[in-house]
Amino acid sequence: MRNRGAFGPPWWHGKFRGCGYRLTSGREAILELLLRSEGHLSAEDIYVKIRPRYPNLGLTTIYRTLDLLAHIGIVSKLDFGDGRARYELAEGPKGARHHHHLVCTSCNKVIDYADFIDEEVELLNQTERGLEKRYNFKITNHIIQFYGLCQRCSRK
Amino acid sequence: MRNRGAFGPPWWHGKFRGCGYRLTSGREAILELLLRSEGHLSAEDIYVKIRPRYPNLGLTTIYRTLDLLAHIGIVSKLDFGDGRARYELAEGPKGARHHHHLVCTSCNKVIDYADFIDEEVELLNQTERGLEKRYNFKITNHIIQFYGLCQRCSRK
DNA sequence: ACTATTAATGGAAATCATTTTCATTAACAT
DNA sequence: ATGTTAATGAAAATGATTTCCATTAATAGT
Repeated sequence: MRNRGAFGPPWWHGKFRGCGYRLTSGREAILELLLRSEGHLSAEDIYVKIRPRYPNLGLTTIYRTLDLLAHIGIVSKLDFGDGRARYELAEGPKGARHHHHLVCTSCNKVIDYADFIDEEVELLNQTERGLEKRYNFKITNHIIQFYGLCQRCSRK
Repeated sequence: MRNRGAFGPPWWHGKFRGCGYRLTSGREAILELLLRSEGHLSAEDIYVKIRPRYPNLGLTTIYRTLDLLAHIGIVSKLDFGDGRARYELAEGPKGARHHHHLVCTSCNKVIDYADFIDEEVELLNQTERGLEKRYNFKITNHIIQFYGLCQRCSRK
């Protein structure tokens, strides 16, 4: 599942090379796992899922790689307030489409939703422009997230 | 600075009693500090600021009290992504007025803004209603936050 | 007020995600 | 093929928060 076109190296090779990073098997393994499994994986999740095939890939490397991938914009680092970071493929050509998150504070289930997104994004952009001007801030990023109880958990 | 009216105990006594919690000097000290200093204090901040007057108030108690205050809705627990929780007085009769946060990812400065709030709140509520219906979620809470570089940090 | 009950406290130790250290390995430019 | 240097991984360190548990103090009942 190397996700390459008919020919040539996978699309991410360029991203790495372009930034002067080396392309290692560990990095490719992590990236492939992220491509294969859509979800919100913690470093540990990745560590466990990858171990069978790459028993020598250490947790440290996973943290470092995720940092790197987040840094070059291939993945997004998420915080659902449960004390561990999660990662998902950033939106983009091969990534998921734009969405936000709805988090159950009881069972930690996370729903990706894309409804309402257009208005949200519109307002967010508008607010960003307003804030940038008003406070001389260079906004790079935002969070919008809803917390509550999922259907199952609210029956208790 | 007990913030009582002309007569009677401070307004928060009822909140405590009503929930069956005891009113201790440590809890009052923390609450008074929060009332006095508007900002976003970490547990450690509070610990340090309170120590001169209450040298025996332990960090553990501060964490527990903040949890409690958050639980009964007197304070809000905030996460600006720097690895430590912050606390501020919740909006309400004696608390701050509704606002959101603009966070500098370089120097960690936080700006409270209330401009644009009305539209934001409007959209948020609307989205909440939509999501609740669509996903059978009972939404209790949301986060909206902007990250970027403050004026000083973006000159670098 | 006095006392019994039981919640609250605080210091030390534990937890747990993430980061650092450092000696070893492996990408890749030449 | 080979040297340079970034990447790796195991172990130790870090740092915020929590847990443990013996002690203290707030409140209810008298």
